[in-house]
Amino acid sequence: MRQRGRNMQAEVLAALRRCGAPMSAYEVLDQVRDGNPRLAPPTIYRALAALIERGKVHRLESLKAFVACRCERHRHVPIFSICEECGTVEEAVSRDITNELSRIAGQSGFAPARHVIEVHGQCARCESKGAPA
Amino acid sequence: MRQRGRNMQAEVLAALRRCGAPMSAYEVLDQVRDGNPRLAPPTIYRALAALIERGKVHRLESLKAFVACRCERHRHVPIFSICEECGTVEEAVSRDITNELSRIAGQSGFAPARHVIEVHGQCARCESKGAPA
DNA sequence: AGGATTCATGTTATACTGTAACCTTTCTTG
DNA sequence: CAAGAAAGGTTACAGTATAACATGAATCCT
Repeated sequence: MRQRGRNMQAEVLAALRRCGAPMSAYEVLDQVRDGNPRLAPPTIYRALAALIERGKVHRLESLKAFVACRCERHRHVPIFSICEECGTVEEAVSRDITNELSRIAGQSGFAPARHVIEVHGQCARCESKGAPA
Repeated sequence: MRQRGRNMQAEVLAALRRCGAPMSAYEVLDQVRDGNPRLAPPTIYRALAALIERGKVHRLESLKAFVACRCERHRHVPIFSICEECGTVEEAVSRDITNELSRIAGQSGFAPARHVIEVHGQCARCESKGAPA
C-alpha cells in the first residue's frame, strides 16, 4: 500500500547518491527529468521534503542544496563540514555537541526540535594544495 | 573619507534593530524605501553584505533572513535559537561548542572558517502557552 | 463490483531570494 | 580641475520555492 509515492522519492534519492556532492533542487530536477520529460519543481520539492522527513536526505541550509544522508543511523543530528574550495561535504556526528547545544538553548526554557550545524572552511586536500584560505 | 557607504548600511541596520525579529531582505527593502522611493534589491543586499562582514548583522541561513547582532562583542560565533511558533530568535555564545565543533571538523584536517549553528524549536513562552510541539 | 476516498503526481502560474552588469554620482587625491 | 575610486542607482534576469488546482491510480467500503 501507499507505494506510488516512493517511486519519485527513490529516483531523487538515487540521483543524490550518484552525485555524492550537494545538489540544488533544480540539478536534481535535471537529473531525474532524463526519464520523465515533464517534471516540474513541485514534484522534486515534494520528494525532497518526504526524504528529509524520513531522514534520508539533508538540506544544507547555507548552500540551498541537498545531500543524501551518509550515515546508516538516521534520526541523528548531522554536522556538516563544507569545503569552500572544492565543494566537498563531510557529514559527522557528535553526541557531545548536540547535547551541549540542547543544553545551551534550553537554558532559557527553549525546547529544541531541529539542529542546523554547518561549518564552512577548507578541507585537508585543498589546504595541502596551497590554496590560501 | 569613504562616508557615503555607511549611510545605507546605517539605515539597514536601524531597520533591523527597530524590528528586532528576523527580516527578509525584501522586508528591509520595504522599510528603508519609505524615505527613498527608488531603492532596488542590490542596494539592500550590498548593505547587508557589508554589515555581515563587519559583524553587525547575521544571516539566519535556515530562515533566509537577517537579524542585527545583539552581542556587544562582535567577531564571535553566534548560536541561534529560533522559535517556530512565534518566530522569536535568541542569540547565544558558547566557546565550548565552537571549540568542540572546530575540533570535530578538524579531525579530518578540515580548517573551519565560518560556523552556522541554528536550533529550531519552541521557546519557553510558546511552550507554556500550550502550543504542542 | 462500483462509487467514494485518499494521496502522489502533473500542471500552471507565480512569489520570493539573490545577483550580474552597467551607469551615475560623489568624494578623494594629486 | 582631471583622474580615479567607491557607493549607490537601475535594469534585467537567474535561481529557489510554493500555492492552487487538475489528474490519475490505488485503496476502502458497502
